[in-house]
Amino acid sequence: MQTLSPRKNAYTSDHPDLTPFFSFGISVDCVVFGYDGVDVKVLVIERGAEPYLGYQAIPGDLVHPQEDAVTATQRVLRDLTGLENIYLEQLYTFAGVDRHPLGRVATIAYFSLLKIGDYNPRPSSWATDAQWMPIQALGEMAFDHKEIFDAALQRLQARVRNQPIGFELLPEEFTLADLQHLYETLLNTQFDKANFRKKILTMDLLIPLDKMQKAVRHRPARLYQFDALRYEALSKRGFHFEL
Amino acid sequence: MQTLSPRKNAYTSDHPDLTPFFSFGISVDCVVFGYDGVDVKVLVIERGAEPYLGYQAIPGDLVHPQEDAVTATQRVLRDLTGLENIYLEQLYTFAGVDRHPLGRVATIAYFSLLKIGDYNPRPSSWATDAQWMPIQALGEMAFDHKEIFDAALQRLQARVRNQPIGFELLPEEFTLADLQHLYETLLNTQFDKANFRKKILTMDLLIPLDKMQKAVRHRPARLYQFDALRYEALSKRGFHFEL
DNA sequence: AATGTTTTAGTACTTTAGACCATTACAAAC
DNA sequence: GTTTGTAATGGTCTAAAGTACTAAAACATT
Repeated sequence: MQTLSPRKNAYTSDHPDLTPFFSFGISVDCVVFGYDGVDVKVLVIERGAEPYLGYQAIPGDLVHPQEDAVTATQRVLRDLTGLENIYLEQLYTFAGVDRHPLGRVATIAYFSLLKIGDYNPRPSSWATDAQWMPIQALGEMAFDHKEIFDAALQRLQARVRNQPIGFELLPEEFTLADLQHLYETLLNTQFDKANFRKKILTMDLLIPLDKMQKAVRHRPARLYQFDALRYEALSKRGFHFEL
Repeated sequence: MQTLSPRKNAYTSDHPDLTPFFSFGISVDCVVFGYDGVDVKVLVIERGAEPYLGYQAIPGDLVHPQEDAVTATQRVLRDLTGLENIYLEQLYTFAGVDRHPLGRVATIAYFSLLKIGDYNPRPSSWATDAQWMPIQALGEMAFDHKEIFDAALQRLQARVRNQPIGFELLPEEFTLADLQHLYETLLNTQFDKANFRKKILTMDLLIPLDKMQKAVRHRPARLYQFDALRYEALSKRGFHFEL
């Protein structure tokens, strides 16, 4: 039964001692997806310290006291890939009690898409550190990172259906077959080639280039480019991307 | 330019002093939606302490050191409404640097739906404290709560289209006209009555009851009930709720 | 018993999605 | 330069879903 006295909590009390409440650590973890033309891959690191020494983990770091969460994630991504301006979306915040042995840590998970060709890992010293793993090949992971990855994949599959973010994973210039194959592997389905083509082109989001595929031993396909500005314009007029 | 030395951060270093990292407060805020048959409403409180004394705010509290984030939110909701088992979904985490004067606070925002009839505020002592506001009537709010509300509303409008959560806002038993009107006000659209009816009924998610609407001066409409179990079953078979 | 309003059933039309076929285009090999 | 293989491209046809509209039935109230 509830009392009728004014409801007080840590937030609204007048003179509370809030010290014990300000004892949390906040980390950001970022699931980075890439696509190499065959497989969808995810960037994992190998942990170099206890706990979970040697386990695969999702890249991340503790957020600094004077740092924004997004800034922290961009810092992690820059340190990892050398890239800026990567597609980034907040995924979910994991705030269970016993997630980390060092203390109470809440993790804000992000997921991120990049053109795998833009990322050039230095083969020598970094090789064992960060690597692209096909998403089916993921094994055990540190902490609750498998759970985070699963959430990220599920979100990606949902997003890719109703927002044109697949292009973040492809090179600037791509063929319709490239695009179709990306969607097929991402969603575990098959599309009819002619219909897929029709559907995409009638959306009018692609700029047909005057360039053709090179170095193939059959008729080369036309190269296209995603028209981000046009998408924004259409979006404001109520256009809704689907499949 | 990046160095080739092993990448270290607070997470992976071997002997760091992590004390300054564990200085965050974490709060949960919960946007509670209701529907009274006419308007979609949101539950707001009036702040009783500085800062933002007297401003409207979204209910919330700091998370206790040994408390789960979801548990904290359920605690806030129970204190506020006396109810348990309310629909709850994590919305977004706001982790900017200068959000709160008391210290660095990251806020995990949730949104929640409840049957407004289940919530019986005690008129005397609580009246000025928590109240249902029509969502159009919201003015200035404390902190960045307006931003949080906007995000919640946008999410609700998206969710309601492709998941059967509208029923969380209606009484157990409702007519198809009730349901239609809810969707219309929620999405700012009009539906054709006959077609709406057809679409909903062919989904086979409603149990027609042997009861009719009472105390109306025209032909009473049949009452229906949402079949949550059936939805789960269909969901697993690949069924996808839409509109 | 008549009235008025709303539920409910049914029909015709339009648009979209899906399956499938035929042709064209081009690189490479001969 | 001709042939060959493969994939791009254009097109048609059919089924299904969405939309607009009409008509009838049901029931509380007067």
